[in-house]
Amino acid sequence: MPRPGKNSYSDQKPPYSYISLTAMAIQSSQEKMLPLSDIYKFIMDRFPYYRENTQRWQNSLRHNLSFNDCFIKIPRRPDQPGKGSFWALHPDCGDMFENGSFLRRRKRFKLMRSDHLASKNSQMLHYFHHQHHQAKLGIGTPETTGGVGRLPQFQTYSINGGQSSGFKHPFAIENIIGRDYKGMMASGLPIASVMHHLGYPVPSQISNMVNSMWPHVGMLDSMAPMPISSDYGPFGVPMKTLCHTTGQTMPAVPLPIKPTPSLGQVSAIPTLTGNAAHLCPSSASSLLEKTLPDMIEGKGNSLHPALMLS
DNA sequence: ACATGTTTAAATCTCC
DNA sequence: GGAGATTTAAACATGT
Repeated sequence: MPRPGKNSYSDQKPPYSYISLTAMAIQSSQEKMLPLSDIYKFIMDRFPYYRENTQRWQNSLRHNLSFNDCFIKIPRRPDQPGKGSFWALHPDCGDMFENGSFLRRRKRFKLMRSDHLASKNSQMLHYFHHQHHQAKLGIGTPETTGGVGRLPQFQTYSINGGQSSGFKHPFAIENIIGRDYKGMMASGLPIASVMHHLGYPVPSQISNMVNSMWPHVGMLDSMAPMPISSDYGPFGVPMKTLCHTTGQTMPAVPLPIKPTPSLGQVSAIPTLTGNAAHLCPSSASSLLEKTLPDMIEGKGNSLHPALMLS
């Protein structure tokens, strides 16, 4: 494990699965769908690690696109010339990363055998026609539809019947960066500053590490192209569409990783409501102090440091 | 030829 | 340790 400040982490493998990376790429696009080449580009632009061995990871990525039901292929319209199809996220896969952890999904999004063809195709066609219809009518502003080209059902995930465990991964981006700190993020404050503001210990080592590691992803203030708001993650990815959320504001407290409550169970921390500013900084600090050093040393959960602060 | 897409298989990783 | 998720490799098909 290279030391912060010594070797750069920028060429380290990001702690995201190909599914996560692909979902990020798709979600970062305005149309919520991208051709393969643009997915490659998104990943290579943001993660230098993937600028090498392209043959290898791109093959893996293509495998993921085909293999996983959470990705749907959308044919190009005649007015959209180019190679290959567009790839989008299946409308019902919204809570794949139900804990907000992009390391590993709790469950694979899998269509029922009988549903497979019908669902995948009908969703694709629905999407296709929805897009086409909106394009023709010139409707579908972000204000009225929740995003240009957003899937019609995208904001009401149904895989749990609309229920969510409410529990979010302790290192979920939303947990770490409280939703109410939208203004702070929008104002261009570095993550470390936000963490500090929240009362978290932000050793200069850590903040330096993040900034030197992946300056292109760690420093939101340098990320011009993408909208920064509480609804967007560090890559300009609308978090709501990647991580199931009930709309309940979850605390930005790094909690010890606990087993995910099974579907239908109540939140693991049901009494914690309100925004992050109401939290006791000391308790948050003690947790963080306990977990950060271990993780930096690579003990316990082998989280990439960038994830902790991103 | 090359990019894209599908499928199979095996290795590896992570969680319980 | 087992189950399931993820990664990797590879073969093959198709389209431009």
